Parts: sequence; structure tokens; C-alpha cells
Amino acid sequence: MLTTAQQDAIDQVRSFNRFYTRHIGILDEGFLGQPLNLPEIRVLFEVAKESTLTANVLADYLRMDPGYVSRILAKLLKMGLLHRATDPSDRRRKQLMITPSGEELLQSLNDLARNNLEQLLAPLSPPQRSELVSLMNRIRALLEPSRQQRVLIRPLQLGDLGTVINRHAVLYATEYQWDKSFERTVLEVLAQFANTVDETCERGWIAEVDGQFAGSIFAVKESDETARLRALLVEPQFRGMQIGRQLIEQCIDFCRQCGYKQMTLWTCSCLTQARKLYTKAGFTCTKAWDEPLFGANLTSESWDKVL
Amino acid sequence: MLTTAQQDAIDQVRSFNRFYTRHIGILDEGFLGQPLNLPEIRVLFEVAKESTLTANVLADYLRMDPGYVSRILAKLLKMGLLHRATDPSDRRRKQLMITPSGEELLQSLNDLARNNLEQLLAPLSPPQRSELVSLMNRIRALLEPSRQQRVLIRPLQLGDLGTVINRHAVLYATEYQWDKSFERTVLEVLAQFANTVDETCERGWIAEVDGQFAGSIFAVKESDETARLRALLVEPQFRGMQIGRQLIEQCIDFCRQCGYKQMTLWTCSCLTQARKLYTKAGFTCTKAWDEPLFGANLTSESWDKVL
DNA sequence: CCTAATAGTTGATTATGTCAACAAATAGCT
DNA sequence: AGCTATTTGTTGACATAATCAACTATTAGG
Repeated sequence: MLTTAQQDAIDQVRSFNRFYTRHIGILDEGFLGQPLNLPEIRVLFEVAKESTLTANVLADYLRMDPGYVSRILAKLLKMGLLHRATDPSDRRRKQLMITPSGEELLQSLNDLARNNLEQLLAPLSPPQRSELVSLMNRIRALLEPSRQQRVLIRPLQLGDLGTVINRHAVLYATEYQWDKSFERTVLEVLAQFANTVDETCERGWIAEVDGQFAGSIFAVKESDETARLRALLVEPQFRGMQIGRQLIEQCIDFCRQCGYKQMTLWTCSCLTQARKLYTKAGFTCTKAWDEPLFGANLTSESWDKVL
Repeated sequence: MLTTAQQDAIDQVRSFNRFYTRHIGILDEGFLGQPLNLPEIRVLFEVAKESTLTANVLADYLRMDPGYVSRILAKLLKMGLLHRATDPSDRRRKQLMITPSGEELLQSLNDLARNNLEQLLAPLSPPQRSELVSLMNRIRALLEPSRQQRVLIRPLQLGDLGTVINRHAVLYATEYQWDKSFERTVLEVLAQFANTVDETCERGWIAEVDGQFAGSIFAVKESDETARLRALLVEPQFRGMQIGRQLIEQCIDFCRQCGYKQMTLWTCSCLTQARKLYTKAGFTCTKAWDEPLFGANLTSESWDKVL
């Protein structure tokens, strides 16, 4: 059974779908008066993109009836937009190619589509346009998770500290019901970091997936000999992508380069995923103690690693 | 002529449109095997939603041919899903209404659509769902500016502090090229706030537009007599919606209730929009001094207001 | 050489949508 | 009132879009 909130979400998505169907409908009207209809344009577009298509492959890819595709191709061939040659190695197959006049028409169709869209986007300012694009990309990332995701580990930038604080607070509240005192602690730790950071031996890194915040890690100086690993976090939707491992490796490499002799970190027994990562990276738990923290009864742990 | 960046934006929007067309297409496939096709469902749905429709209004709204609508209505009437009554004040018009059996069918179609969507949204966690909804609402707000946007001023929640820090850092860097020292200052101010807050006389508020972060303000105790207004921010895309004014009012109201005698705030001469808001709210600039701050040469100002 | 499978085409048919002509009612004008 | 123009909704004729199954030509595999 769905909760009310989730059902609301579904209804809101449906409402957006209705809205967007109408919106796209208005755009498609711009193609009226053209010699080609939408399926024909799609076929022409695909042939132009992929120069070695055959009718069957096309029908399969576009999820169209082979007979229908055959008729569309006949029309496009008759109009001189495509031509085709029998595959000498298999005389059943006919390789499709776009002709110069096909390219030309496709170009003008592209211009038309762009102009239509341009008119609809006209009321938007440039920053609003880039906001629109980034909203759309985010929606695609959410709905099409299979879309290739680029993982990037990069040094800290302006604005990252706030994001790290926000994500720690929200995530640990969601996953472990930790309270506001945890947010306060992270805030204090990072304020301390920002105020006293020595870039030569202290750093923070952010993991991004397709430009989105996916995780964080910090290395701070505990003493001349010892570095402390802090604020490791991987967003739940990006777990299993080796992001945690990469962040820890990045951090360890840096600490070695800085000449630290050992590393230490705090965690607690309930953070099983993080603990596995620490173990894999060569850390061992050297101390454990119970204490009430963040509104829960935690078993705090200290983990160390010799570099 | 379009700039390259704008053409990129247009191409990206087109790419999103192709993606979303496919996405909606997958959803619509769930309606196969029903006695009604998509246009018929849309008509039924609209009649159910708006009980005083007539055929022409419907055709207009759904951008369908009146003749086609007429035939669809004939089918739905024959199936007993709708009925209609001649408008007594204009006997050309016939008011459309849905019948109980129409409601019933619509309900089952709704369930079907919801289930289809539910399957597509299944991989998303609840927070991702609400993110999706808020992204969609924002897109609608951009593309359909007439649509009413709900502004909400709410008290601080877990996670807000990080967001406020991030937005301050990024926004002032973008708009005024302020450097990391500003991020550090905000971080420190809010860490201080989180650690020492006395909820009876200190508060923070967040402005949301359709669930999205739109702005912030804080009231902190300077002395028993004086409250300090801090961290006022309104996101650029939501300016001109009276959000700044509402945030300041909220803050002033609270300070009055707490029994403060006066309020004070820091700003600088270049923040012209904020200064206008302060003036309107009854603040006056009582002190001004030049100082190098945040990587710029600022004219700092102190503004006060007697409550 | 036979059978099964594949590539593509074609005829028949259905589904979907458009257009123009039309009747009925109303609005606006004189 | 009476005339004309407009609006609301319907209908027949037609055009477009899409599907299905039968069919030819070719190839693969034994």
C-alpha cells in the first residue's frame, strides 16, 4: 500500500505529464505544413545518424511495424531523400543512406524545430534557460538511471561545505534518526576546517556523478604524525559504484604524500557500510566505547591505519 | 541570431523532449486493451475534472478538432459514461457531466495509470520522488509563468543550515565575486547560531516556492534590548515575488513578540536590492565605513530600526 | 536439395483525425 | 421586430496513420 505522500507524488507526476504532453503537442504543431509527418522525420533522422541501417533494424529500433516502415521508406526514396543499395554479401538486405537533399531537408527541419522552441523559450532569461536545462537533466538522471553516469572525484569548491553539512544532517536523520546535535557537530567540524585549513596537509574532496553531489571526504591534521579522515559520505542512490572506495583511496594517497605516518578516524558500530570500506582500505578498529550521542545510544569506534 | 550557449540550451531542451516523449509513450502503452483510446480518456478525464464543460470549450482546451470531439462525446454518451443537459440560458450549449459509471471507469483507469507510474518510479527513494516532483513543479513554473506558485515561509528544519551556507557562498560569488572568506563567515555565524540558539528569542526561517528553497532569514540576540537580523537571502529566480518583504516581516513580528526594543543588521552599499527592502521595512542606515572584505572593497553599513 | 528463418513488400483493413457543409440558436445591429 | 453574422455542435466525406497477415526473395543449416 502506498502512503498518502507517495500517492501525492504520483498524482503530481501525472499532472506534470499531462502538462508536458500539451506542451510538446504545441511544439509538434510546428511541423504541420511539412511534406513529412513525425514518423517519417524520425526515420529520416535515424538514417542520417546511422549510415548503415537496414529496414528491419530500423523498425526494431523505432518500435514500428515493418510494413509501415517499408511504406515510409518507399515514400522517402521516391522523394529522393534517401537511397539504398543491396548488400552484396546478403542480397536480401538493402543498406539505407541519406542523400544530399535528404540532409538538406533534415537541416531545415532542425532549424524549424529550433525556431519553434526558441519562441516558446523566448520569455525566459538566460539564467532561467540554464536553470531549465539543469532541471531537465536532473529529471533524466532520476528517471533514466541506466544513462551512463560519470563519476568524478574533485577537490573542494566554493559552496561545497554547505552541501556537505546539509547532506550529512538529512542523511543521518533519515537513515539512523540522528538528531540536530549531529548537524551541529558537522557544522562545527567544518567551520573549524574552513577557518584553520592548511592546504598543504589538509584537504576535502567531493564525488560527483554527472555533475551531481554524490559524496564527500576530508583529511585533517591531528598531529604532525597523524591525519584524521572525516565526513565520509556516499549518497544512497550512488552506492555500489565504488565511490566510497575511491574517496578513501584519494584521501590515503594525499596523506601519504603529505608525509603522515598514520591515519585515524571516528565511526560507530551501526555504520556497517562505512566500516566495510575502512576494513578494505586497511584500517582496523583499535578502540570502542558506548556513549549517548546524537539522540541515540551509539558504540563509538576509533579506527587506525599505519601508512 | 542566437548565441552558442542559447542554441545549446535549445538542443538540450529538444533532447529532453525526445526523452520525455518516449517516457510518456511507455506510460501510455499501459492503456492498451482498454475500451477507450487516449483521446477518449482525455475527454472523459477533463469532463470529470471540470463539471461545467461544453463540447467547444473542450475541443479548444484539448486542441482537438470539434468534429472529432463531437464523435468522441457521442461514443462516451452511448457507453453511458457521460450525460449532458442543454444549458437553459443558451440552448445551443450542452453541459457535459460524468455519470457514476463514468466515474467508476475513470477510477479504474486512474488506478491503472498510477500503477504504471508507480512501476516506473519504483527505483526512486521517497526523497528522490519529492525531488522529482519539485523539479517538475519548477519546470512548470518556468514554462507556464501564469501558474500560481505557492510561497511558504516556514521555520528552520534539519538540513537547512547547510543549504543556507551553500546558497550564500555560491550566490554572492556569482553576483558579487565574493571569495571563500565569505563562505567561512557564514559558516561561522551559523555554527555559532546552531550551538548557542535560544529558541525563545532566536529563530531562522526558510522561504520555499513549490517546495524549493527560495530564501532565508535569521533573528539572533545581540543584547536583551536588541535583535540582529542576519543572512537575508532571496534566490534570483524568485525575486519580485515579495519573498524578501515577507521574510523581513516575519522576522520583525517575531522580534516584537520577544520584547526586543530595537533591531540592527549589517549590510553593504552594493546590496541595493536588500537595502531597498530594509528601507521599506523601516530600517535606516546609521553608520557606514569602508573596509576590505570578502576579496572586495566594500562599504559596510549598519542599519537600525526601533520596534 | 529440403526446410526453416530472415529481409522486405504488399493488399486488406482498421483506427485516427481533418475538413467543409450544415442546422440550430444567439448576438449585434438598424 | 427583422436582418446578418457569429457561435455551438453535428454530420458525411475524406485523408492520414497504423496494423495484420499473406507473400516473394534470399540465405542458413543440415
